[in-house]
Amino acid sequence: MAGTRWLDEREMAAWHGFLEATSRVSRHLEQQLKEDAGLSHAQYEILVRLADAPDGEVRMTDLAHGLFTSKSGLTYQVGQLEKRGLVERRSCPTDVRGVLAVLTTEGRDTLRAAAPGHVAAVRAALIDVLEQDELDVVARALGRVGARLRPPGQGIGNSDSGGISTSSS
Amino acid sequence: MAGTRWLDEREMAAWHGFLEATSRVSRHLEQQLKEDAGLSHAQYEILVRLADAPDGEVRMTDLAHGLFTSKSGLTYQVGQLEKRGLVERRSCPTDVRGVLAVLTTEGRDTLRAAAPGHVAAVRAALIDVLEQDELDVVARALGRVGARLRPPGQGIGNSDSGGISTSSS
DNA sequence: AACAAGAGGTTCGAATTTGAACAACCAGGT
DNA sequence: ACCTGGTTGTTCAAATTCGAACCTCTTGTT
Repeated sequence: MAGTRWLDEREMAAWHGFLEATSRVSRHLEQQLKEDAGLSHAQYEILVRLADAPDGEVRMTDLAHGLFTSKSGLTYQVGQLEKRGLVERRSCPTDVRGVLAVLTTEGRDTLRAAAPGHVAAVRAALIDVLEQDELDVVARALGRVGARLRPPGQGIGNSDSGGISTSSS
Repeated sequence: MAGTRWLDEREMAAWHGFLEATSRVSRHLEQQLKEDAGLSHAQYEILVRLADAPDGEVRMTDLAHGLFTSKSGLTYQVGQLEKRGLVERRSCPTDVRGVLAVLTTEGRDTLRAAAPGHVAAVRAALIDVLEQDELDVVARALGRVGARLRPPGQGIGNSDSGGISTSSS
């Protein structure tokens, strides 16, 4: 396999830009959120999903699907949120194994208090830095990138058959 | 402060796309690299910087600047690389406090072996998923995003005075 | 009804990350 | 020569992450 297609300058710029933006934005938001609201980004995302759901309750598994952590990671974070009284665990009525994460009143208040600052930070770090057309390109292009790496067989169709494989052409 | 500018649908799509792409790509490459070469992404990046430098040696501090980990994180990772014999520590001639990380022959070989697979994975996950124009937009836009969050006073000028601040209003 | 296959969550240990504290050292002015 | 302030790299404890092992329970099949 002599022929590796290395990255040319433009490709390298895109890759490096992606990497740097990724880690800087992530770190920045993590800090902002922890300082202003005492939440990790993961915890904030959990609260958002719960707040968006009817009755503020979501099954653990469903929570894990939209989320970017492993099963055990979710267990841990929900545990932390439970300690602080922002979330309660309740057993699922339709499946004895199931566990529902339920948003408490205090959890909802905490989220309400944290949201404005977080949105402002997201704007300042990413959204408001992009031009209108860049915004759309980023949404479309990165959306495609994320979707292609989505694990198969969950949610609404991947729609893209061209999977990613480690076959060396 | 009643007026929070929430994210509209397009902005939300961009933000979510960015988040998902970020975490999926990161996780995917991490696994690919660990499976194929037994390296973490952080370790791979360290080897790359060393290989690019004259004599394959870089000062710890300089290494940390281009890199996306904390000082202590770097100490740890270089320690791991040293254990495997891919890197050596040498004291800096011009500054007694300083430590040089030096690429060993074995380290260079390991990198050479790992690079093609990694580049292929980067292509498959990101680069080849983007159209030409998308590639350029991503490079320019995300480059700007990353640069704005770059800590001040290192490297070649940020050129952008409009810093990011947590001032309300 | 009994069974195999698998889903749902938690628990465990190992690896990694982070910021703060630390010790040693350079640089500039006095 | 002597402080003062800032740098350099490491060490430390605490928090977090991951995958694998593990039980309990559901589901589809026979």
